[in-house]
Amino acid sequence: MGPSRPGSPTPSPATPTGRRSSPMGDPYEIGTGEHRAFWADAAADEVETRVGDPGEPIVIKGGVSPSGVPHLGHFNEIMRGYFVAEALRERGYGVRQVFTTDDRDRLRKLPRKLADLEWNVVGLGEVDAGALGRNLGNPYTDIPDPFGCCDSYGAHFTELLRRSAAAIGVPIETVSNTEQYESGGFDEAIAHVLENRETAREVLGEFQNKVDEEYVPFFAQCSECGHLTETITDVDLDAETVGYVCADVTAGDETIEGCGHEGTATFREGKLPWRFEWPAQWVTLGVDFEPFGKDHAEGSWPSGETIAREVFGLEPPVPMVYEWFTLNGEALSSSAGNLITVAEVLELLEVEVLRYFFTKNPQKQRDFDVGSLDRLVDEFDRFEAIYFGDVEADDTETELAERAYPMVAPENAGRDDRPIRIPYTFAAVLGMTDDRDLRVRMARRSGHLPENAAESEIDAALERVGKARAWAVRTDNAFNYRLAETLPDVEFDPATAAALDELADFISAESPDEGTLQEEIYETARRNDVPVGDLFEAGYRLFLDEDEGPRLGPFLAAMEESFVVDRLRRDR
RNA sequence: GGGCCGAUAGCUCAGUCAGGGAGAGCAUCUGGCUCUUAACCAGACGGUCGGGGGUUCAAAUCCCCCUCGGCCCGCCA
Repeated sequence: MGPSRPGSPTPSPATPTGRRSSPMGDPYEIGTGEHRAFWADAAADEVETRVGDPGEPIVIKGGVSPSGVPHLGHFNEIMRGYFVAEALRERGYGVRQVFTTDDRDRLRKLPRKLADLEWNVVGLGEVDAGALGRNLGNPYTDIPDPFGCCDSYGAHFTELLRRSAAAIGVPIETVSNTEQYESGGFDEAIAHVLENRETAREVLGEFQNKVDEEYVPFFAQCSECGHLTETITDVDLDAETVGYVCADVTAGDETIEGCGHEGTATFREGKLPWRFEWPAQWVTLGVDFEPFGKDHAEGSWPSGETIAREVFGLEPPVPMVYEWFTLNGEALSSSAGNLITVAEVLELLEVEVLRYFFTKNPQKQRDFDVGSLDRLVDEFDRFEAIYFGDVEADDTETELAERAYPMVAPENAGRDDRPIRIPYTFAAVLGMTDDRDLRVRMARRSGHLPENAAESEIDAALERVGKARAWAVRTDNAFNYRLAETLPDVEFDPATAAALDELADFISAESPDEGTLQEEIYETARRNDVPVGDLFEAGYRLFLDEDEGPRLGPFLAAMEESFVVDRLRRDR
């Protein structure tokens, strides 16, 4: 389905198969031809058809404006490209994954939340908001870092992006737009656009009504106030300069006032408008594949690919649209402050689980529901188990696991042994105590740790406990409980008290295994005429100060016997 | 108003590109494990495939219309 553009004279005709043929690249059409279990292979198929010089590496690009705290949504730009890059590398191609930071863009509004380099998220009020406000309209790289640690506002948030890419284990080359402009990397593209500004006007005019005779596709930076102005009065191609007036600029609902200065700027002292800047990046970086969000699918992409062809004479990269994520059902937004950073996510999940999240079909909107993360982790565990052949699955699931797992967890793929995975909710249960030995005993008794597991394997498996515990605390769900270190304030009726004492005596005398102990709880309750449920509840109250908990027999059997006995007797 | 993406079991989703059997996991229920307690095993229940129309011997799948959620069609990016 080719995106039709306003003013397009010929609607795409239907082909006999029902699909429309179109000279335009369809950013929703990821891959044609044979069926692929993994979307990244379908995209890679498409990229392969446009490979030129086999000696040159394939270039896959993503990019964002460093406008605020990088959040989960931004990782589409990295992970979607990453999986396609890996699919191509696996086929023997050299691939560069570059990431452009659009840091010469204007700061248009103040974000509600910022974060320092350690990912501590703070409100706007905790930094010098006034200093930021005075910089509205200026390029991100010209604004002082509100935290004072990086060269600029743009550099600060670019650094956070770089760190989160590293945290998720994806090697990317970041390319700063500002540096590209300053070093002259865009000179040729700018000269080309300005030289052909008649064509540029015509082409952009097909997509945007406001393009008039005066329109010049370049913004100059005012030498007096630093604002980017759109009012270009003169173009000197030989000198590679433009004349400008620093006029008011409308950005969204706000008007950014210009200072009125009239001056001259070089091509390195300004920027291309986005609709031209994007194709200019393709030209200068030789981009072959680029994923982008649905917001670009109907506006930027059709104009971009047309500009690429008709202004730059360039075959645009293979496009791919991804749908947006929501967070707990709400739109993600840096500026509104509804966000979760990768650092936060990685406190709750192993990195391979997060990477797995991105193997799902990019064309479906997905909710990242923190409350249901256990389901995501369970799904990953199954995915992994299918890869290792430990569970049966249908062909589609099996193909996907075989293909994608090595890209999700390359350090585990191909190993004879596989990582031990404690189910996430059970790991949350283990989070009730910080005692490693107790965790190990409980996990063993529940069958989640093989008896012969090596210490290093156990340590690796227990890493999930801290994350699951963080999840239980963050969501304050049913798994958020702790082993009561001291005796909770409790009172029991005489029958229950007697039953608890008997149970203590039994454990002291018999040192029962978990099954025997579980059975004895029932027996003790019946002997003392206490409803079974009441005795269980008394147990949970004593040890967890909760009404419910994990299976009591294995739980008590796993703990140090003298402690259990004393606690049942309400001694400590 | 026009264009685009999505909607499949209670929940999370696969299957749609290539038309033919309504699927998986979880949850629930039942049974089992000397046992109501976040473990484990077995089985069962569960669907107008968002709605309607069309094409076809046959439609979740192709075509048209509609509903709902999201995006784009000003500027900016």
